[in-house]
Amino acid sequence: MAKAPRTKYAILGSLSVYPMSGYDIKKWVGEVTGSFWAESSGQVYPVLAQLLADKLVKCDENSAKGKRSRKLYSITNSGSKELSRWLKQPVIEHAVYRDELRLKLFYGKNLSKDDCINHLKQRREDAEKHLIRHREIARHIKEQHHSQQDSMYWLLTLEGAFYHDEAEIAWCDKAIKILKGLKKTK
Amino acid sequence: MAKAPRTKYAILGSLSVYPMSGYDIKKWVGEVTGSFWAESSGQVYPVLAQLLADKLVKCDENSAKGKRSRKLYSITNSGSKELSRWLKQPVIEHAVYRDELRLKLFYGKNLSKDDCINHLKQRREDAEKHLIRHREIARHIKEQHHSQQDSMYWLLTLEGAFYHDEAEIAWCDKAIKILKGLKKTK
DNA sequence: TTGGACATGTAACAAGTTACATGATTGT
DNA sequence: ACAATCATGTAACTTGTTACATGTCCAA
Repeated sequence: MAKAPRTKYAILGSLSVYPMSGYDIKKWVGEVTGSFWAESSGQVYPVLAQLLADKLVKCDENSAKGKRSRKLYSITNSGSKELSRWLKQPVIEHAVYRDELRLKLFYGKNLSKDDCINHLKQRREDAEKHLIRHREIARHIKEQHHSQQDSMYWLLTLEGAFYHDEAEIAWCDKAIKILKGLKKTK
Repeated sequence: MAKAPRTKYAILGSLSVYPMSGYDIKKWVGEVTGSFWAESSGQVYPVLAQLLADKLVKCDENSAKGKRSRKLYSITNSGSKELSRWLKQPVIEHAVYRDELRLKLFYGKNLSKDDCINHLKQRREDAEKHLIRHREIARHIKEQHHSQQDSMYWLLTLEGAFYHDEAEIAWCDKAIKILKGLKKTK
C-alpha cells in the first residue's frame, strides 16, 4: 500500500531537477544515477500516484490535440519541503550489498582456478565498461550546462563512481595475478 | 515457498567449510562475509528446511542428554555438486546497489553544504570502521589456519573489501575538500 | 510497413526484513 | 539472580522485479 520510502525520494529528487513524466523518471534514474540507483516502472507509477494524492507533486496532463498522452509531473512546495527534510536526515546504512561475484570467489575452493579467474575477468570487463560509461555521463553533464548547483553535485557523485570502478579494476587485476601465480608454482 | 536462489547458495557455501547450525550460519555469514553478504534468521531457517527436504544437506540432531538442542547441518554429495554447478555459472549482475548517501549527495542542491559535508564525514567514518574490521578478519583468518585453500580465497575476497573501503575513504576526502573549498570562495 | 522508442499502467510473484514467541545455558 | 548469548522458528510486512496489456508516434 503506502509504497516505498526510498523510491519516493528518488522520484522527488528527479522532479527537483525539472518536471518529468513517469517514463522520463524511470529513464533518467537509470541513466544518470545508474551507478547507485535504479527504479522499475512497477515502482514508479504507483508511487507517483501516491505522491500526487499526497500533493507532493502536481500533474500537468498534456493531452493537447493529436499529441501522445503524457503526464508531466512537477514537484510542489510541500514536495520540496518533504524532500529537503529527508535529505537532511542521517543516511541509514540499510542492507548490505550482496555481491554474487564475491560470494562465488569466497567459496572458490569448490571451483577450478580457471573458473575463478574467468569470473574475475568478467567483472573487470564490466567495471571497465562502467568506468567508460561514467566518464561519458560526466562529459554530458559538463557540456549541456544545467544549473551550476546541480552539475556540481552530480559530478561529485560521479567521482565516487570513478573511484569505485577503478578500485574494482585494480582488485581484479591483483586477484587474477595472484591466482595465476599459484597455478604456475603448483 | 521455494525460497531464495541466492540464500540457498550462501548456505551451501557455508556448509562447504564445515558443518554448522542455522544459528551458526547466520552469524558466520554476517561476520565473515559481512562485507558483501548477509542473511536474516527469517531466511536461513526456511531455506535450510528446504535444502534438507531436497537432500542437499543432512541434519545431525544433537539432542544429547542435558544438551541444548542444536541441529547440526552438513552438506551432502548432491549438495556439493549443486553448489559447484552454481559457482561455475557466470555471475549474474542483478540489481544495482542502491546507495542512499550517493542519492542524497546527488540531490545536494536541495541541502546546505554543511549537511552534505556531514553526510560525507559520516560515510568516511563508517568506511574507516569497515576497513579496521576487515583487517581484523584478515588477521583472524591468517592466525587460525583453516585449509590453505579456504583461507586463500577468503583473503582474496577481503582484499576486495580493502580496495573498496579505501576508495570510499579517498572519495569522501576529495568530495569534502571540494565542498569546503567552495564554501570559502563564496 | 514495420520495428523501435514513447508512454502508462497492473498483477503476480520473489525476496528479504522485522518483530515476535519460546526457551535453554552460561558467565558475572 | 540477571543479562547476554545460544538456539529455533513463524507471521506479517515491505520492497521491489518481471511480465504483461495496451496503445501512439516516428523514422527507415
